[in-house]
Amino acid sequence: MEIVCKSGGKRQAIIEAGIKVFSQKGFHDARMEEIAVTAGIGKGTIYEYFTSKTHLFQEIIAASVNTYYESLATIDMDALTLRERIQILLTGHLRFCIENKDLTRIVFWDVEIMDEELKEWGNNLRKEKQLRMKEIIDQGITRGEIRNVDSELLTLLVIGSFASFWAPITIDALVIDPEETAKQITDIIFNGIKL
Amino acid sequence: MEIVCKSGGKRQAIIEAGIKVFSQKGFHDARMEEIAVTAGIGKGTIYEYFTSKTHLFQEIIAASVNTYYESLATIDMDALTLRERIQILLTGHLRFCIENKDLTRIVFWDVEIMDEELKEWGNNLRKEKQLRMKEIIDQGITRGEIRNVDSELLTLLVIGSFASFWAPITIDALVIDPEETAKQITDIIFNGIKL
Amino acid sequence: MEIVCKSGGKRQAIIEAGIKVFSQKGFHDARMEEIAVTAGIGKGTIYEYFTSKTHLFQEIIAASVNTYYESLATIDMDALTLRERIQILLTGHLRFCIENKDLTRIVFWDVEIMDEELKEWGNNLRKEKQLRMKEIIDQGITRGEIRNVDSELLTLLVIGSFASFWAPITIDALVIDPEETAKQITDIIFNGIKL
Amino acid sequence: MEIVCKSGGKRQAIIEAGIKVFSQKGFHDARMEEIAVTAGIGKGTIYEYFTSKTHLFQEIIAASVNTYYESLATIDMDALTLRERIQILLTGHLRFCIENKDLTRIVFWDVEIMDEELKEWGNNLRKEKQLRMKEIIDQGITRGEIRNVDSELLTLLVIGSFASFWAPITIDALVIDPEETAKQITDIIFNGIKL
DNA sequence: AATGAATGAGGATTCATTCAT
DNA sequence: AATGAATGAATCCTCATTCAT
Repeated sequence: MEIVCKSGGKRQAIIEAGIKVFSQKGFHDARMEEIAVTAGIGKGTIYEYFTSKTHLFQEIIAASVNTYYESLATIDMDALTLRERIQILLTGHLRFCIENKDLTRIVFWDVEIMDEELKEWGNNLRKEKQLRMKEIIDQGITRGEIRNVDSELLTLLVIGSFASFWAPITIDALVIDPEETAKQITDIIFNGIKL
Repeated sequence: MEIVCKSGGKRQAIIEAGIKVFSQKGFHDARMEEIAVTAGIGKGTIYEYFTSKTHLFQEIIAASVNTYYESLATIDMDALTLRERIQILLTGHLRFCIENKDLTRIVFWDVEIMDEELKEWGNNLRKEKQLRMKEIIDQGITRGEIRNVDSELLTLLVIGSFASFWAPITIDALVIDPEETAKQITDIIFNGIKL
Repeated sequence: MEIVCKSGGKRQAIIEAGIKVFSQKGFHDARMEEIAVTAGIGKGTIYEYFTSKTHLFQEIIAASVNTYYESLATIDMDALTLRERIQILLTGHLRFCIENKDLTRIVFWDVEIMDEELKEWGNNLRKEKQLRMKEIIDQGITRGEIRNVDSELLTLLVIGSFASFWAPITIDALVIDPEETAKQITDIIFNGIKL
Repeated sequence: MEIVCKSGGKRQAIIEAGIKVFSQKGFHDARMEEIAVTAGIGKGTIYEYFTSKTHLFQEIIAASVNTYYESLATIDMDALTLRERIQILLTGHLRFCIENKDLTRIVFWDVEIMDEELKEWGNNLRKEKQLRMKEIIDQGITRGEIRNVDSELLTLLVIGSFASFWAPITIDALVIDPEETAKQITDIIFNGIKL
């Protein structure tokens, strides 16, 4: 286990330690020392792989976001209806939250606590997420799968529905079945709650 | 205006300066010095009114949350239908976001950046918000106003819908009409988006 | 003695501590902590008066150079012959070395050890000194007080003669009489050493 | 060329790299890493030949001083007059400065930047240089070649004249003819500058 | 012998907080 | 009550040196 790809091994250990510590303490209260100890290495070693605390954090966010998107990109989406897509995306989202509580806390919680320099980068991340969802929704409208609602508002509603789960899951330890929950939320979004 | 109730005047000035600075810089990057300068007072004076930076921040959050709730509590809710209530609450929420961008940023953005000691307090704030909404929804279900959906999930969906607006409004400078937007969102929640 | 001009008092104490420590350890080996202790203040206080170690050092050099020049600028030079001027300047230079050993060590020793950013500033200081001397010498030539030698070379010779005294005086504790020594050196420069 | 006397080849490469880097950055700002890269070897290898950064620096200074003295010791001096000797030494000195700008900068600039432990060693180097010159001058006086001046002062004057050239040559890129310059300086020292 | 990844002691700097005025 | 000069604990980062390979 020590003989794994050398650089990769250490780097990965640091990232994992970073995830753990950043998710517990947040960016500012995380200490490089603690990350090093958690990774089982010396303080200086972190700087062999990352130029600064900020850089380490940015790499972790970027990797987390990638992991998140990859976890959502398992199947070919274009063949599906909007309803199926939303349900699958939500299922994936909930699964990710459940399986990667630390990552989730960082991605959804810490994005904005960054250096001034990272603020814009973090905002762009958010806007991109929004744009992706809007494209999916616009396609559904174009295909005539749903009635003609303001796609911007619907995007925010859907994203908000997704986002509101992370805190109950990672902090309050809410236990849900991702499949079932996604199905119910999607049902509400499509059929509404009126009698 | 400077000669008003002495302690009250200074205290309020500090809180307002804190809102401005905390919302721009976040908790950790906000400097007591800057808050003092913004408030037009000496650095030491802050400590006459607040025991610490953390305390000042907590007071600001608490006050902001109060302001927020008060802005939502203008009319008697019990006489209204759930649909009316959600629409009114959402309208109020959006109005608050638009009119109090600084406060909004603090309440929705900064909650987590707090000291370990404030973490629990902040979480309770969030849970309480969730509980309030759930009670409203449960009442709607009890009254038979909506079909029988999982009220916990619906709560998260509604709260998420509310929350997803703050970033576009305060950061991306999204311009919306609160009334109209609330109406459309409520419409989606009640009627769904299916054809 | 504590009631002297407040800001001036502390600032001056820091400068004097800096002179002592910088002259003993050199720029790089000087520790801000030691300077603070020597000044009888807290570490952080230095930063109330100087933005950085480099800044403190630069201020000390600049002040030292000023002190040096002021010590040389006591009488009206224009009325004197070149010979008198050189003798007087050398006397002053030697007096300064003897009376300000710490300052001397910094000005003549440490000038180049500075940050990359200060390097140019330090070089300009040296060139300026050279220029001042050259002007004096050129004037002497123009007035026909000395024979026609390459003023650039003579400048370097004179400056070198001045400079070569600081180390024996401040490090080897060479004891000399400034008046007498200056007289003898000037005599050599004017009359040469040939039989 | 890489297969020459192993230890000697590497050792020499390190010294040359050291000369380059130390002369550009000074002792403290020089990085062992950069010296290693410049020498085309691994960082750890330096420590096979030198026990520490300080040791490497000391060796370089010592070697530089040797090179300097060797460059001045080409011909038999005893047969010459003091005037010839000073002129020849100065010529050699100026040639050395011109041809070994890096070494010059180290020997004349960096001597003092050393560890506390090297300080004394560095001072002895300087005193030895002074002593050598004084002996030459004393001999000249004994032989009755020059008038009876204080040999200590004359020594400092001559050494100063020598030393004041290195900065203009290596930093300001002053271009001079060593022969001619040495001749003029010697002429001034012997004949003085009076009309 | 040669290497360079790993280390951690060491130091400049920041900033919340105190307290004498 | 109000102040702001003074403080020093706390933290990021550097880089000479080591040592397993």
